[in-house]
Amino acid sequence: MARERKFTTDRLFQEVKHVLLEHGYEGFTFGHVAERLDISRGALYKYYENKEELITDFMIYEMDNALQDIRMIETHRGFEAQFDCLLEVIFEHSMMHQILSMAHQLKGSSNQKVLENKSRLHEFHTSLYQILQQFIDRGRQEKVLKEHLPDELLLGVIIQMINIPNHVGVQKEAWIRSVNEILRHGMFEKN
Amino acid sequence: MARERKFTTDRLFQEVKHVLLEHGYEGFTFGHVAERLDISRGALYKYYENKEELITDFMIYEMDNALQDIRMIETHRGFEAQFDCLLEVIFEHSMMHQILSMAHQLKGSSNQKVLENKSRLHEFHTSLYQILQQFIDRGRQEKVLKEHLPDELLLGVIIQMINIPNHVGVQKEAWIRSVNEILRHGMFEKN
DNA sequence: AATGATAGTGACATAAGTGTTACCTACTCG
DNA sequence: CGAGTAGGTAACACTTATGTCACTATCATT
Repeated sequence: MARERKFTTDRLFQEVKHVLLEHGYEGFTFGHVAERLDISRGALYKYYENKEELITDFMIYEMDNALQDIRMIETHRGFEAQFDCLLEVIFEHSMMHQILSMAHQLKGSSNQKVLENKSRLHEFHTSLYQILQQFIDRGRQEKVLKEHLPDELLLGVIIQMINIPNHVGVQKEAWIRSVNEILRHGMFEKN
Repeated sequence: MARERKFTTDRLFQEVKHVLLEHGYEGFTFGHVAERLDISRGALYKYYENKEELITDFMIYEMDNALQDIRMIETHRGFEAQFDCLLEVIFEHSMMHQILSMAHQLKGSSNQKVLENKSRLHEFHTSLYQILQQFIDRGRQEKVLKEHLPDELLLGVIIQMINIPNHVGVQKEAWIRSVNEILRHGMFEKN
């Protein structure tokens, strides 16, 4: 060891997330992050060679957390209980979706670390897809999900629903309950 | 008149949209747009003083088009017909949502034109909200929408559904039909 | 053909982000 | 205590975008 760091990795990633959400991928700069951490820009280069490396490292961190939580749905018995659980989890990780959408904007890098990171991100994505696919399969086996709706639409809808802006102060519980209700049985009164 | 322009306004806005979607607000540069139009960067400054002015002008153009189409729902009788129409329209203008979300990133400008544009955008937003609110009200009057679901959730869900990525080649008609089905009666089989 | 008006260009000064590095600082351990 | 090590800073050279401007190009009108 030696001198103590002025920031933890958690704190760093928290600020990376903030800057990414506020300025987008192309508006993300080391300057922004350094300022929020109250350190000099140069200090960041001790740990990350460039933008891509920092951002992909961050994405892996987020993806790892999210995936661990999502796997929790497998501890529930029955599709409906899993459904409720999944909605909760996606709600907690609602930013993940937007952030991972920036993965497309990553520049082609020659940096070895970045290439590895990209590859790992790809694996995570595959794992996520598998888990969700199993989830959908189960819903079909249990005859809960409507047969004629295509898989990718079902998944897309669930994930997308989470990003509905909740500007007005609706309580989280009430919000999730309503979204859950709409996903299950729609917004129309049964006639 | 004098010399003929090398690009139409429609063409310009088409490229502005493309660059905004590809690079995001902060990644948007006059250089990108000029390159796509095959003119020099300087030429653009003949018409727009800066980024803000060009982007807000573009947003007004998009918002105006979208609003005209959305007003068409009022030509339909009955809530359910309006519902179908609205879904079609939002689908056609699916990019509008992402693009307008960039309005938050606009820098505070001292430019008079930009201030006017922002103000007009605000009016458009208000109009849009009013139209959709009337639409929801109607759904409630006709006892079609479930009473207990909050207004902003209903609107949010409808708008958000449109952004579901359709990577796989599902036909537009089938796609809209499925989304329509889910919004109305959910993805669960009636037990 | 000359004029005027608008379209477009290329170069310049400026501003902001990048990546590197010499140097300073704080802490630990023998 | 002092030597080693890791954290942090600030300045430098470089790159890319910005906004401006003098200049050239094209066309309609007279």
